[in-house]
Amino acid sequence: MPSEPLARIPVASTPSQRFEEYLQSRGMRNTKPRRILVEYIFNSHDHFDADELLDRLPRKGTQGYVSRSTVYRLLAEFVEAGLLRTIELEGRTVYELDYGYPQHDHLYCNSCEKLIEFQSDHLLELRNALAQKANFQVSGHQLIISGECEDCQKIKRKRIRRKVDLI
Amino acid sequence: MPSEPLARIPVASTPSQRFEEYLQSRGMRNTKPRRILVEYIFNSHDHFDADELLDRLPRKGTQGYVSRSTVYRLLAEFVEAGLLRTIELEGRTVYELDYGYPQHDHLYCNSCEKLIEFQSDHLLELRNALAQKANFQVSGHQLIISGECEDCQKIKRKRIRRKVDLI
DNA sequence: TTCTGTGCAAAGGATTTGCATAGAC
DNA sequence: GTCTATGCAAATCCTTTGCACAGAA
Repeated sequence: MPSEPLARIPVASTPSQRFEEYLQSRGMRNTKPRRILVEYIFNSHDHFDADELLDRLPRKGTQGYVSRSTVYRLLAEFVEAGLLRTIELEGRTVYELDYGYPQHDHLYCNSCEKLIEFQSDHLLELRNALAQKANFQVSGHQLIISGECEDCQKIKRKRIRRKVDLI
Repeated sequence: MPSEPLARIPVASTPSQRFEEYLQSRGMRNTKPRRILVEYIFNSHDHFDADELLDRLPRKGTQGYVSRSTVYRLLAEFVEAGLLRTIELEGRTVYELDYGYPQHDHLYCNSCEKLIEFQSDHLLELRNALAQKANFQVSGHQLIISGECEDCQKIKRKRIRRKVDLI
């Protein structure tokens, strides 16, 4: 006997839709600022802080403006919700996509302040082994390797070469 | 022919003495606040921030008082000098001994906010290998593994046991 | 005596909060 | 209509700075 076709269960596919469901399930309201920020965040996979975000969003008086305090409030909310994760970097808080984005760590260039992502299973294994030794129950970790990126090294070498040329 | 006994070259043995030499070599002055902070720092191998330090130091009006701005200035100076290193932790800057103290990383307990040190050569090797892959020139790194320390896990388990007893 | 280092008060930058109102449900 | 979320302004937290004076060298 042929089975019935499966009922068409609506599946949230876009981040916005998933977020909408998240809000509903918690009795939170689907407001304009929330839509604007979710939209922004999922369309730019970069690292950013509250100030950069405000800079790129519409200005006060313009359509789509979100106030500074709301930006802070929503960023914290998104972190809580698991949409974003934070990186503490020299005093400022930098945000990056978390939801549906693989766990990773960063190389931080002291010259150009660029963050470069990398992923390492070895690191995870080592982390877990290290924690195990101290009977520590891991919930997460953050590794930032700092130094100088390839590009900045090249630029520096070029400068040195020029200096030599002048002699 | 027996050699002459080696000339008695004075060797700075205590951190304070070494620091005094450091100051001299740079034409910096050996002031009371500097002595007080060096003394404090090398006698307590903990992690601390500017505020905690101020809390533990003599109060205004008392002998040995160091002003808030001087504390900040000297902490930055010590980091520059390689006596201390910093850890960025949830907004605040935490300091710890660096000079003559082996490189290490931290487990951070989210419950009691304790920092637990550990050292891993494997981690250093892995770090260097990872950076190498991206042609990144490493100058340092910071790894914080967060979660729950052994003590806090025990306390929690105890609480749960108590709850069960009540049923 | 000279010039660095300090204390004080004030400024700064990032983030948070109290409150009245707008707006989602 | 009800009650959460927002915008605004003010507050707060941590840190830095300008300046006059103290005190090392």
